[in-house]
Amino acid sequence: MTDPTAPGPLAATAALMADPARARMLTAMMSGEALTAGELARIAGVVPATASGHLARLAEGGLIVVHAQGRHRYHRLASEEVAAVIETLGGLAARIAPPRPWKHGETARQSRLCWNHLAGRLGVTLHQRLTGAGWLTPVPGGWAASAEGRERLAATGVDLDEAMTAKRFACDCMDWSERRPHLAGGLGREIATAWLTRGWLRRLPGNGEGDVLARRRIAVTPEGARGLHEGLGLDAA
Amino acid sequence: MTDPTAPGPLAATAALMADPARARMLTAMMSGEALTAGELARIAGVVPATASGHLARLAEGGLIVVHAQGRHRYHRLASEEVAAVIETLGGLAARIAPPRPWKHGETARQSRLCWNHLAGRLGVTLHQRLTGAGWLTPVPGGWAASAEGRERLAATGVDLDEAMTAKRFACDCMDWSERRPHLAGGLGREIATAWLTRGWLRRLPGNGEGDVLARRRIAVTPEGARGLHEGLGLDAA
DNA sequence: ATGATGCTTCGGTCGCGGGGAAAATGTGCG
DNA sequence: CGCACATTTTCCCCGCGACCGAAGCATCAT
Repeated sequence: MTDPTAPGPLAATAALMADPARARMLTAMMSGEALTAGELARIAGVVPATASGHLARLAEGGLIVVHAQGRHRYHRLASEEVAAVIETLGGLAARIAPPRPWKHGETARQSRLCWNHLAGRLGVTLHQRLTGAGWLTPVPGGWAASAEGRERLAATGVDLDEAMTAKRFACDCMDWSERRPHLAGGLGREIATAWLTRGWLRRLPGNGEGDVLARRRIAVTPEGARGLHEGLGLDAA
Repeated sequence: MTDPTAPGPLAATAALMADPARARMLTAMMSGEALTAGELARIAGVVPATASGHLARLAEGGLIVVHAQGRHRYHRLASEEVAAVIETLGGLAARIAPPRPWKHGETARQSRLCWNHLAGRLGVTLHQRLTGAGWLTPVPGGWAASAEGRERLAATGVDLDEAMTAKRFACDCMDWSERRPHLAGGLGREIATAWLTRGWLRRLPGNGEGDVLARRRIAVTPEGARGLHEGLGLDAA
């Protein structure tokens, strides 16, 4: 017989996110960056020894993957699904426990990264523009790019071939701050990386420790605003 | 100063799902039913006193709502968001910890309820049919029903006016077993309730305690198969 | 009234797991 | 080779919380 007191997969996975230190580590990794154990220890506010234990459990549980390089060990989220769970859970938590009166407009809805793609105000505006203009057309389970869409996106530096290699070319990811979908999948990833390397977007410093969006904030640079307007007819507010 | 060891909303919410007994209760409530404290105690495998404490914490945390009626207290999930988190988290957990070789085809992908709408094989097939036939057309943030779509759906007994009263008329909800979207929102709710009351669908008994889909399984009745075929051109395998 | 049922509150036990200190391992560098 | 740094491992402490039994309230039945 199976142990009736066994945690069950759902509870076991939830338990991995239920510790404050681990939760801080995971939210930090939502920036898409690969972070070393030492950095994560500081972020989580614990001594390296403690952090090491937490990271071992997260890796054991399959939520993160570790890449050893020299004497550093880089940690990042394991998959799109993990990011989706953290994003959804974070959104629910934020709605349940309004953290300090909540300067909703200026803090949470701000443009941000969701693991490897764009979210927040910019993410949903982009989604709306691409689909509204017919550059992305609905297909079962996601979106495909039209001829003009491919041309427009390629002109902004997006590597569409690379985007094709993902399991999903383009699909929706629910945005909890805007409550509308933004773009995920291979295309979402390539857009974010292309515009970041091109200097159209830049990462913003997180403000303080308990920041829900730590390391995830981004902003549109002046060149980015120009490029988005000219290339996609998109006005980033 | 704020306490640097404070759990943070994400960890606090995750902790509510991290207990085996509470997780069993929440998954049971994913059937959309309102369950009494006693039923939930038996489902969770704990004594009523313990269950009462758990339910108080879940209500306090905003994950469930309680409705007192006579000497019973009915508990159900608080919102669509809560259901989405549990569904997503359950999907991730199932993928991480393949529970017993996993008879994927026959168990998990089976048609089921996702809080108040259809999921699983039937859910995604329906989604595909409604959108593919043009009966639902994409609009920002979800779907709208075309004239023919409204007619077809009304013919199957769906109350479209009632569906309109929801915050969202129709939107996607990621299906973790099929890995494609199924239909949520007011329309998803009305479809499920209409077809259940009409006898096109019926609830199946859950098999055993540790059942991930406890109380969520549904099946298409013979009349349902006929009605879906004639009304929507849908063949429920 | 008396009892039965459903649920909650209280009191107490106990184990799990998060915390840090110190030591061990492993890697790069002069 | 020997030192410095990043990380892990081991060990122990300690508090939170899950659990149950018993008692306390409600509500419904006879």
